[in-house]
Amino acid sequence: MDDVASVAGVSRALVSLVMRGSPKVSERRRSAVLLAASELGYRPNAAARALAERRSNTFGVVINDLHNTFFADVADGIHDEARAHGYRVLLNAAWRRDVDEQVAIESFLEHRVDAVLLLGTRLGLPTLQEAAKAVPTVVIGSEAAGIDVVVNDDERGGELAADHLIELGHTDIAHIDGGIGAGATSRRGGFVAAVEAQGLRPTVVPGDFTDESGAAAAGQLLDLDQLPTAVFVANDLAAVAAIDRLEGAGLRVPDDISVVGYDNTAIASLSHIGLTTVNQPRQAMGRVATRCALERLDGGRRAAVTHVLEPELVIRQTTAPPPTRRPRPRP
Amino acid sequence: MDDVASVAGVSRALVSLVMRGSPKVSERRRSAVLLAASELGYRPNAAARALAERRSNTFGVVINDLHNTFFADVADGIHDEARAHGYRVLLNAAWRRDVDEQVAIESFLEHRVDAVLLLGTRLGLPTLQEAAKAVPTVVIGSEAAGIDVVVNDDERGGELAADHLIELGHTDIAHIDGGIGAGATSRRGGFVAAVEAQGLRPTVVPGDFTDESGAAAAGQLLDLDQLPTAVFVANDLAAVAAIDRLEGAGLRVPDDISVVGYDNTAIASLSHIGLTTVNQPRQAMGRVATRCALERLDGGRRAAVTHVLEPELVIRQTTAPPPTRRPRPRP
DNA sequence: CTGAAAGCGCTAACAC
DNA sequence: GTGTTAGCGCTTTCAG
Repeated sequence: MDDVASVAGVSRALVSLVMRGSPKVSERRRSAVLLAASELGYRPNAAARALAERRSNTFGVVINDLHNTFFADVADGIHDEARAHGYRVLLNAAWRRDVDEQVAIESFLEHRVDAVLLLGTRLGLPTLQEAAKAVPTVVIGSEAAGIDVVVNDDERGGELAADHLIELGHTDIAHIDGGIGAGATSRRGGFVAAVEAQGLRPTVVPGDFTDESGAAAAGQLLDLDQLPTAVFVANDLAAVAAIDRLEGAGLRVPDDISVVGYDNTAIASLSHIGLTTVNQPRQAMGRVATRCALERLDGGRRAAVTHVLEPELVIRQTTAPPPTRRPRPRP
Repeated sequence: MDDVASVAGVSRALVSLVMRGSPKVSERRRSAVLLAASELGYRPNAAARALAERRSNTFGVVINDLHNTFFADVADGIHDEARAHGYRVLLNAAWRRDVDEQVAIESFLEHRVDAVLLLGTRLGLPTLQEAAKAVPTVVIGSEAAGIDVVVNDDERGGELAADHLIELGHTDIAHIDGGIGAGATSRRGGFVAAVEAQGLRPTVVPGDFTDESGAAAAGQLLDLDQLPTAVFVANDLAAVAAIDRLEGAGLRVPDDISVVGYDNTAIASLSHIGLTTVNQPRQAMGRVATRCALERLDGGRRAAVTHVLEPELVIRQTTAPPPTRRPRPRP
């Protein structure tokens, strides 16, 4: 920096001003500094700046599963909004493992990011609150008391799925759930309640939002004495894998069995999948979450808020009325 | 840190040693320090440490397109290998835009990451070399003279696709390419050369690796006077979208038209897609790339290396011999 | 606009 | 093992 200053023939302080894009620098000197900087290959040191400024102008985003494109869209929204407000965003993937998620958060806290956004976290409340104590934290897709939260109304989403299947006339309905995955409990809750409200009892098979679990759970369904005529899967990724497994067993979707997913990710809309699913406004969720963080940073909001966005049923081709005669899967 | 030291009743230097996990500290004092730290909610400041150490123990990974799960697997490999060697990894998504990719790299350089890994970059050579001057840089999936590179043998991959289609008896073959996308040129080159070696002339339609472009390009194919009987698409994401578009026009894949993709991502292996494609060893690519960076860091290798991994044809259900009578798409 | 000086939180080198 | 002393590269303040 000293070098740049001397080459440009100005003071160090002036260089600092220019690098930060201050308006109170004459055009002449500004360009002189910029020129000198590029000649010398000078690049401001973010660590030093962060140290001195006591802030990093960076948001840290932890993505639970990089394979789920749902998160890509949310991250997209975060990125847009954050950039518009002068923040850069850094990502950290958790590779689906809770430990990694912990490590990712810890790493961001040590970096002194200005806010942490958690996508699809599976971490427990204590851990989340711990993070929230250190820095504005917003959780996207999961519930978390005392913390800023942006969620889709997952309970309502589950209900939408149930109502749709019930309206089609299904009475033997199953659910492949998302375990401790974000929003899984609410989706299951809303779904089960709506089904039971009809005096029916849904079969619930465990899952965890991954494609592997979707296929495995479908396998369990096939082992049942009586195969359900419809199944609601906790997310698209698992739903598509489940369909895959069902068709592999010789069943036709939706003729033999109807399937509903959740998320309305790109894969669901491919026409030869045409998955009936529940849409979440992904980009909007990212933007809203970012604004949550900004509010804490700028305005100084202290109380936790919860933003609940509306889900929407998207009917495609994987749902139909139940078959008149129940099929037996041929292995 | 001073506070921790005084609470633990030791010196600042000792705290520093403990936080870095030095072995030369008595167990008693170590636990005293750790206790004091957690009581005070102390967390080392990564920026300060990076400043003092002049290194961040961090690898920066730039992912060109977060929606392409191909990169998720590569990143997975990077993550494993980097962590095994004591480095953390930070991700930055480029959201498919070149400017963003530039910004992402620049951001990492300012952060003084110890190495930059570029996944599927579309940036020009000068920009890449610029980065490589500042820090060990390895490019994954693209060619780049004078820079460490890990690629699949894309030319060979294109050839595999061509040979497969030719063996099936196709003579009217098209290619939806990847534009300036990573590896696109080589894939096209290998493919076109192999087709022309048979005295045939392939139709090449532009694309850019996205699903949108795949659908659009398929649309162009449909507008041709004579629809080709087979098409090789530059990556799976676009291939699936292309199939979607073709089937939407009333064509059957592979009965009316065969489709080959590239990458062998999870979506390709779903049975109701069953995309014939060319496999790249994704995780291995990530690991090899990480080792490239580590070599520069540890051993001090100076010369650029290129690792070429072998592609492999994966035959599924989207390819078949050409139809005996040429279909006309019904709009 | 300049120049000087202090400090951000930590590591590192050296005596003790 | 321990305490001390310099910085790391930048921002900030303040008088000029």
